[in-house]
Amino acid sequence: MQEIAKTYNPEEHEDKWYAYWLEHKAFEAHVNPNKKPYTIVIPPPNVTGVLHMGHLLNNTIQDILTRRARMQGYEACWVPGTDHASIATEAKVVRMLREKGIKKSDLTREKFLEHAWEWKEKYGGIILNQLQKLGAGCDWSRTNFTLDEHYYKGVLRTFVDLYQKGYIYRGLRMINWDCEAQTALSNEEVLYKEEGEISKLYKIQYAIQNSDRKLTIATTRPETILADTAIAVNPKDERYQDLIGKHALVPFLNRPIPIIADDYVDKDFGTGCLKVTPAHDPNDYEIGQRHHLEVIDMLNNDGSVNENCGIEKYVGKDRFALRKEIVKDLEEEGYLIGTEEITNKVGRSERTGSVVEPKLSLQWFVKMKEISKRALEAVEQDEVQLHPAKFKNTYRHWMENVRDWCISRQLWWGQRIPAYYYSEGENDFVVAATVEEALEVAREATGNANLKAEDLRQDEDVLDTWASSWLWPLEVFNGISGESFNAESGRIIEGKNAEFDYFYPTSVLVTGPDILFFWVARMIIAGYEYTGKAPFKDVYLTGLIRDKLGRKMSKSLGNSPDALELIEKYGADGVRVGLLFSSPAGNDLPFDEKLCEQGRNFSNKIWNAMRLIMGFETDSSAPTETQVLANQWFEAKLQEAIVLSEDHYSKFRISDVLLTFYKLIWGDFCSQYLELIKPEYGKPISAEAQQQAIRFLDNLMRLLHPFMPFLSETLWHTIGERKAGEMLARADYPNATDFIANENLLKESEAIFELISQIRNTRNSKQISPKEPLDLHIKTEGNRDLYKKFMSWIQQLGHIKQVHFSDEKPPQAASFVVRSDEFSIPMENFIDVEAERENLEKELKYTKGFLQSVSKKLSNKGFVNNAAPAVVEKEQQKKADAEAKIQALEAALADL
RNA sequence: GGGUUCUUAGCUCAGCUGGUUCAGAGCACUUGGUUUACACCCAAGGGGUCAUAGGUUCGAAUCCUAUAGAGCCCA
Repeated sequence: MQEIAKTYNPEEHEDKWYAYWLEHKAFEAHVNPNKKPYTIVIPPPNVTGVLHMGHLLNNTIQDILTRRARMQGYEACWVPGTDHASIATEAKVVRMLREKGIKKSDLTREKFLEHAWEWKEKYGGIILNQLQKLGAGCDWSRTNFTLDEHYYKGVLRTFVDLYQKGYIYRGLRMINWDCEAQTALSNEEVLYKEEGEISKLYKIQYAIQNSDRKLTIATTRPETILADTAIAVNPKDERYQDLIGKHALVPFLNRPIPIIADDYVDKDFGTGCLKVTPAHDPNDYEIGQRHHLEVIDMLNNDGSVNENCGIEKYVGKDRFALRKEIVKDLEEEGYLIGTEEITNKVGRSERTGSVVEPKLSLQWFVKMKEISKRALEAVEQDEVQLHPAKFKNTYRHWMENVRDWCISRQLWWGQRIPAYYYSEGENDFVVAATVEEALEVAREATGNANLKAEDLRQDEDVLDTWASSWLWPLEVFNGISGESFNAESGRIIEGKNAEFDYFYPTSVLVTGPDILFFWVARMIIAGYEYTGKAPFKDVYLTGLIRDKLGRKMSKSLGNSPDALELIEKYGADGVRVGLLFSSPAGNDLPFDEKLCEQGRNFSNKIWNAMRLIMGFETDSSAPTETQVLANQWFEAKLQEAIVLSEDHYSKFRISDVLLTFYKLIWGDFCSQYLELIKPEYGKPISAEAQQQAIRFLDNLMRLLHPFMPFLSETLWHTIGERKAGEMLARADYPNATDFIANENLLKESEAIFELISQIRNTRNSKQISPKEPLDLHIKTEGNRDLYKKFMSWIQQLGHIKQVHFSDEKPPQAASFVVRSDEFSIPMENFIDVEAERENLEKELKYTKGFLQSVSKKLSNKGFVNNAAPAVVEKEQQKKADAEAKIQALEAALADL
């Protein structure tokens, strides 16, 4: 037997086994009619991303589920990949180019995309390599990228399809504009700080045309007064009745704007007078629509001011610079009559953080109401189950109030919208997957058979990234781009794509609740639209990882530990275990490195159990009685734990599964079983007993493999001879039925372990060394056989020299009661009779109180009549136990 | 402002269909322990009026209502 290291060193094993798994294709999945599929598609991380804590948790859970399914005999397929993340990636590439002195505006679209792809090829795979460090068992041969050629094709197909079905339209709407990235955003991409932001509310006085009166409006955006086209008051506001219908004069410009009445205005906010700027506020836009107001758009796409503002010196200035300047000017001219600080919610771009500008713009939208009906129903009726179920409410709320989805982005990195303009008119376009097809349709539309490809101009915009990733479970198997897509019905049909037919629908989706709407809901919509089926049956929503102070982990706070450093420090298995220790499904998880430390300690504990077992000297003797009984006992424990863990798994209570095995291994296997079978120091163990221990350890490693793949694989190869290419990652998962249950034995052993604890406690409280052998006297009526059966356990674990059965209590002995029996341990010079009495009396008092409450319950007719018979029986048993214990305690007191 | 979830030991959380061997786990803490697999360890121990106030029930941490506080989603 070669020397085995005293502590487990993850770095010695992890890379080695990962390479082994890859070499022997542990994770590759193929269409296999003999097996049931089990599919998970990874939530594709942003291609610019690096591994963070959220990924660790999320992917650990996916790995656990697929590894277990694989061992259980499913054809387990975990599809990895990345998302092209249009805004984030484009911003990153623009920044990189700027550092090189290249301006995006100096590049053609093609040239820019060349740079972008170059960047992607170089850095885009980082996060996938990092996942391997974590142990993620993805089928890497299936790696997808949302801008892959087939994927691109699939996305365009759905665009054309949805356009033809009438779900996609182009229109002028108030959208969210990111001035920094210079693109439209969907509502979901606009974030508001929880606590709001502090803004200044400016009070500005307007003159009234043909009148000496003045009125005061309040605004947080004074620069937009130049684009005002009305002042609105509440029709019920008595203060302003006489002004309705008159005109106010815009400061500096003296442009007359109507004073109108509209219910939207809140009488109590500010002064009750609302300036209306239809071009720059969604609510104002609606008011403008109602009152047919003029729309003055005074902002350029980059957030600077254009000549529509009407004042030469302001043109070209940034909106925030102008705010400062105009406030000064308003003050000087006497228009500004006061300011106050208020807290309001300011929308910011999810990607760039810049203040989002409401802007009227011609964009592409998906009509959501109709297309999402089936997806709402699916979750309502649990065809798709959300875990934890509380998210059902959130989902319903969003779906019932769903708004049209703005899918166009003014960027280059992404799928370019397949709309082709043949003339200058707003509606002079056709939609088709290719230029050729577009030309055909355009000729028909215009009646001009001479139209050429050069006459067509493709839309400049690309699609929102989510408008590609919502097809993820479909397109990773080429469901849309391949043969299986039927353009006429706009459906994926069966029988054309074996892979798709086999792996879709997927089994589980594991992701964070923050993208429930961005992604999950939309995938369900697309799934039903294209297959009539949900893309997955279960959605496991993990909690958000927070720091110890409960704050979200974020780059700007710098409170997120480096994921790879953690793995280096505690081992991948340690980190996986640490993360799962405190992450019940859907609950936020306050992360503490201590948890990883605990995970690492667990690795080491198991490692040392293995060292002990493998280090035994053996002989050919038969197992001892202790060992035989210990084997039966642990066999039953194992069976019990598997049953429990299966129940937890079925409810996605993954951290409870882990805890079940943690206790089984550390508590039952190491602290009890191994201590029982351990031979006396320096003596050999029966080879048969060692084999049994190895068999148990083997099964424990199988159970643990999904959680701790590296450690378990390492151990599994250490404890047995394996064939070339054989691996735990593809070994069978244990069934509860593989082991003999023995409830009675478990019950008996509980009493024995309780007794052993009491013996140790007595020793401890009397300051007797654990090495000092003691005698034990037992006074029992009906349990003599029980104690005889477990005699060797009691002697070994309690370090008892001799056990005597007698009704006489020896003099000078400490005594205690376990259940209904009295135990005494003679110990000269150690006995403080008063302390003994006090202890026994305390317990007697408690037990009597307990008996009283049970008796009271049993004498209550309401209880006896109403409660289930089993419950009543249980209470009666409790009563009998308590009575027996009281008797024993009283006897012990009398003996003092 | 609307919706929704939560409040259990010093900390982080379990407690699934109401039934005192369910008030529990891990960490932290206290005491004792290293020639004997592991100090990344072993043994033992202390610690909670289950947010508050009502109600339903024979019985409530668990169900209902209100109050206070926190989180999340959406405006």
